[in-house]
Amino acid sequence: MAELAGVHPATASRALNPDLPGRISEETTRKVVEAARRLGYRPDPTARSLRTRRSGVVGVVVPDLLNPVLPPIVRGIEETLWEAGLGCLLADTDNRPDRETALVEELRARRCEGLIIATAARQSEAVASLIDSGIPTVLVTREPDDHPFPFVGGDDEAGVEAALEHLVGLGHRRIAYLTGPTDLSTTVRRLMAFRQVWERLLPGVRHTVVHTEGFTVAAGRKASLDLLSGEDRPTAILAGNDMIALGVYETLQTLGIDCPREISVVGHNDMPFMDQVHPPLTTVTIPQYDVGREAARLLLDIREGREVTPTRRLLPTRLVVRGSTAPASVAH
Amino acid sequence: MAELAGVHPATASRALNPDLPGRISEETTRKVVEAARRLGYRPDPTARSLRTRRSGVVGVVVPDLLNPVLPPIVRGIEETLWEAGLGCLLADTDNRPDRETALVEELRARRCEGLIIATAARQSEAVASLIDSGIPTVLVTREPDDHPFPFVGGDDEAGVEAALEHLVGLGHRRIAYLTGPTDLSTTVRRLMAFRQVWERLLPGVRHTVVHTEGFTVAAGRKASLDLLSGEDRPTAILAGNDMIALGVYETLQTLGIDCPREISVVGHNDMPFMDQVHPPLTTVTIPQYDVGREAARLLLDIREGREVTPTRRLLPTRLVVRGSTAPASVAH
DNA sequence: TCGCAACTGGCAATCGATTGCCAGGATCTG
DNA sequence: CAGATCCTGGCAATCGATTGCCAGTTGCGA
Repeated sequence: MAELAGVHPATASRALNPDLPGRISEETTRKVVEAARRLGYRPDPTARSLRTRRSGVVGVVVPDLLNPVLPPIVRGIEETLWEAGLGCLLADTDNRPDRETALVEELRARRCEGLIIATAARQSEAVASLIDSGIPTVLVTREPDDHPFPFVGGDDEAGVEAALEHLVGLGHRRIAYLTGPTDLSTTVRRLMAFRQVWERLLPGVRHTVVHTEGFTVAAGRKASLDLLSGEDRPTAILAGNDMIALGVYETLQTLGIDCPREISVVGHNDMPFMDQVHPPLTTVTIPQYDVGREAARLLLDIREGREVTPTRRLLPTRLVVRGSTAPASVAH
Repeated sequence: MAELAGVHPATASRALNPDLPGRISEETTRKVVEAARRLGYRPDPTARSLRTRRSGVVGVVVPDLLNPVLPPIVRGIEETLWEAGLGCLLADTDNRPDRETALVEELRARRCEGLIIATAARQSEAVASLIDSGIPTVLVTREPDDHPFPFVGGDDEAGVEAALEHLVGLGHRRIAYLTGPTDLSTTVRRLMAFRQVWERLLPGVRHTVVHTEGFTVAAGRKASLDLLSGEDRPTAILAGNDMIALGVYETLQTLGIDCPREISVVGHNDMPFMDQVHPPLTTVTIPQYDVGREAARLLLDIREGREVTPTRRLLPTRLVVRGSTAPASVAH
C-alpha cells in the first residue's frame, strides 16, 4: 500500500480524502499522492464500504430490457450515476412479480445505496417491502396504485390529450381507445386521461374502450381484429402504446383496410423505428433518456439528504404527427 | 447477528456455508438456520468480500445500449450471471474510447470478478490493459484485431454467405456491399466474408464495396445516395447492418426507386421491427440473447478455472427472407 | 517567558464475515 | 483400559480503509 511507499499508515487515507481540506500538510499530501500514483494505488472499495457502510452501487430494476422504451431510460440512469461515482447494478425481472421480489431482496442484501425501479405493477410486494426500509427509492415510468416514493415519468395525460385533440381536430368522432390490461399502471394513467379529455372535447358522445391482453403486438392484433371486423367500425384508433398500434397495423393489412385513408391510428411512446414502419406512425414521444436522468438525479438528491419537491415529476411529452393519421373520410 | 440469537460467534458462518458439509453438527446448524431466519439475517456481502477477496459482481461494458442489438445480449448476460449469484455492473461507453478506458479502469478498481466487453474497437487501449491483469475477460459481438481473450458472437461469415447466395440465387449480379467504417471489427469480419463468398460464387465478376461513415441510418442514406444516383446502379445492395439498410430505404424513397421491384436490399442483425418496416427487410438474424448467455457462461467457466475451448464461439445465424428481395428484373 | 491554541500525524478500534489452528469430549482400537 | 482418532465448536487473526482520540510541535499572544 501507499503507506510503505510514503511513510505512514492511515495518514494516507486522510491525504487522499478531498473532504478533509487542510487536515494534512501539503508536503505530506504531496508525498502520499506521489506514492499512490507510482503504485497505481486505488483504495479498496470493499474495505472502504465495510467501514463507511456505503456500497457505492445502486440497484436498477427493469421489467424487460427488450422493451424498447427502457434502454434510453437505463442509459440516462447509468450515466448520471457514474457521474456521481456510483455503480449501476442491473436487474431484469422479466415482468414476473416473483422475480421482482427476489431481485429486490437480493439488491437489498447487497446493501445497495438506493433503488430505481421501473418494474412495479399496480400491486407490488417488492415496492411495499421498501416502504420502511430507509433505502432511497425512486420509481420510474411505472408505479403501484399507492406508494410513498418519488416518481418520474412522461406526462402521459398531456400526451393522450394531444393525441385525442389531433384526432378530433381531423374530424374523427368514432374513436376507439385500445389499451392494455387493467392491472398495469400505464393503462390506468393513460385511460383516465383519455376519459377526461373525451368528456371535455366530446361530452356525451359514445366512445369505445377495449382492453387488450397486454401491451404487445400480438395482443393488439387480436383485440383489433374483433373491433374492426364488425359493422360500424371506428374511424380512428388511439392505441395505448406503439406495440398495440403495430398489432392494429397487422389487422388492417389482414382485413384490407387502408391506413390512413379509411382509418387513422395513433400510438404512444415513439419507439425506435416508428418513423420507418408503414405508414409512419403518429405517436406520442416521451423523453425517455431525460426521464432516466431525472430519476437518477432525484435518487442522488435523496441520498444526499436534499429535499425533493415535488415528489412527482412528469416530463413533457409531444405528439409527433406522421403518416398514420388523416382527416376522417367524408363518407362518415 | 445470528450469533446472538443462536449461541456462537463464527460457527454460524460455517453452519450457513453449504460448502462445509458435516463440519457443524446437524443440531447446531438447525439452531443457527432458525435464528438467521427469524432475524432475516443475510451475511454482509461487503465484509465477506473483504475477507474472501471476491466482490460478487462482474462488469458489463457496452458501447451504446440504444443500439438495438445490445439489449438482448445484456439480458442474456444478466440472467446468466444472477443465476450464478453474481451481480451485473453496467457501463455504457457511448462509443467513446476514452470513456471505455475510464470505465474499465473504474470497474477494475471496484474489483470486478470478471469483465464482459462488447465495446471494443479494432484498437482498444482498455482491452490491451487487461491482458496481464488476471481478470477473467470475455469479449462479445465486437473484438479488437488482436487479443488473447475468448470471444462470443454471431457467425457473421455464415450470415453474409447466406445473404449473398440468396441474392445471387435470385439472379443478381451487380451487387454492392454497403458496410461501415474500416476501423470497426464488425466491418472487417463481414467484409472479409463477403469477399470470400463472392470469389466462390462469382469469381472474376466486379463488385462494389462502399464504406459508410458509420453503422447508422444517416450514414447509410448518405452513402447510398451517391451509389444510386449514378448510372449503372446495382440491382441489389447488401448492407453491413440493418441501420444502413434503413438508410438505403430512405434514399430509395427519395429517388423514387422501388424495392424490391427495381432493387433488392438485405440487412444484417434483424433488429426489432425489421419485419414492420416497408418493405419488410430481408436480413440476417443473430441469436443475440444466446450470445449473451454464452458469453456469461464462458466467463463463469473461466472464473471457476474450467478449461474453455474453443476460445471462439460463433453462434449460428440465419437469413430471414422477407419482402425486400426479389428476382433481378429481366431488364438488367 | 509562559500558556494556550492550532496544526499534524500516529495509535488503535472498528466494520462483519471467514478460516487456520487448537482444545475438549466422544468414540474407537488394540 | 490406555492411547489414538474423530468430531465439533471456539479463539483470534485477517481482509484494508476509515476515524475518534490523543500527543508532539510549532506558533502566537499576553
